[in-house]
Amino acid sequence: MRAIALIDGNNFYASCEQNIDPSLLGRPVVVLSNNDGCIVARSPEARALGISMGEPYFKSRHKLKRFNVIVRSSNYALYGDMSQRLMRLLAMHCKNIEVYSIDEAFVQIDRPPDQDLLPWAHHLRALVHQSLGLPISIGIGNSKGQAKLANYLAKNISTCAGIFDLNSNRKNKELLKKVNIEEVWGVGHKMSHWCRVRGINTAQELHDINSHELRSKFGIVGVRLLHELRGEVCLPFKVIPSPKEQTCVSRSFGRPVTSLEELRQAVSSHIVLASEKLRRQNQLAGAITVFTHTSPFCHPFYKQSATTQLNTPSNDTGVLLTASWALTKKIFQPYRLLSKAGVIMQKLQSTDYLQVNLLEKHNSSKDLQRRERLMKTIDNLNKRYGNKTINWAVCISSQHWDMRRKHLSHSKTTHIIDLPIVYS
DNA sequence: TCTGGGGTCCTAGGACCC
DNA sequence: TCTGGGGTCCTAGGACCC
Repeated sequence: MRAIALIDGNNFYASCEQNIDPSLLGRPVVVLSNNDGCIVARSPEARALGISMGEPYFKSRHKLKRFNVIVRSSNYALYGDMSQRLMRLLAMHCKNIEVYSIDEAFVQIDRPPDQDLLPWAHHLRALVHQSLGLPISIGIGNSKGQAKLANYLAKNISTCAGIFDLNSNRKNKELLKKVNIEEVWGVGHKMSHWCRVRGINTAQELHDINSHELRSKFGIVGVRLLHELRGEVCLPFKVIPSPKEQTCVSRSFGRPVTSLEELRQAVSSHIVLASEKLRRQNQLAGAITVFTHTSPFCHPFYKQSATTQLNTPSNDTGVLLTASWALTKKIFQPYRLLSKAGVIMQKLQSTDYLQVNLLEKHNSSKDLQRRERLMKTIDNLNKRYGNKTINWAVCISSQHWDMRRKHLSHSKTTHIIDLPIVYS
């Protein structure tokens, strides 16, 4: 029989930071979100100090200092690279793999004749630790929902060494009675509130609920969740990721933005990144949206967005920059303390097929090909000689609005100048 | 002073068709 | 006084995920 396992890196970002700087091992470490906004990862030592997930940094700064906690800004170049290494290693030891997020993968694995997958799991866990220095947890079940639940148990039962198989455990019912409803995958704020009001407080109580009741309240989503929890596969296993339907680049500003010129620079910088992303994904955008808003924590709140359809779908930075300028003018209002701006590429389609507009006056296909070669050349130069080697004039400025990253670690695994030096 | 970023899926409701 | 039935497609917004 085939089982599904969920494998994830424990406190992934914090573990990556400890990995490139071993002096952090055994010490409390937290990693902040972009713009040094919130705490998004904690080492076990930081967790033990009562530092909670999602806490705004400015609120906990004093506490962190008092406890001598190491603080790091998020370093996605590092985490992305470590993630790739992890996924490659997992793929070598599993039948099929579905990369679910930067630090998680579902894998399919055949059960051996004696049904016991624990030896496989122990071996894999040791191998990852030895090869990458990353601690992982492995949860095994019959469906993704069960694998998620098993992974939670793997992390929270101290005696199981980061591995839990729902199929080889006779005390499941007792254990599931101790799992709070909020911990079940797919149960969010709204559903957990409804459950609590109805006296459904644990994973086991949800497991035993009448499915009609859940269906009438939460529709097909609720029913699927329940069946998955019971081990019936409803969510497909995706070995090949589906192409993206939209791609977004947005950032909070390091300080409020009030001028059209600064908003334009920020939006343009996001367009440049988003266009690069599209080209990496071999996709063209059929429409783009530009948005901005003031801080949701201050009144009055202002938010505005504008969308335009492209006559011919494109991933050409020049074309998208031009389109975004008109939109930026539309959403700008003076005297607003803007806190964030972003762009969303929509109606994405593969570069394999280009549907041109019947009514539009076209560039010749020769022109389009020339632009394509230009974009490719820019991408290659930036890849080879570093980001922004070739930049767009509209993005070049002092960038006072750029995000805060005061505690950034080095890109020791992706930048040649940051490589660690070993003295012998 | 200061509160992240990037997604997917589902549903309801409106516009439109014959 | 009085106006059907059956369908598709699109969009906005909600809920949830990491």
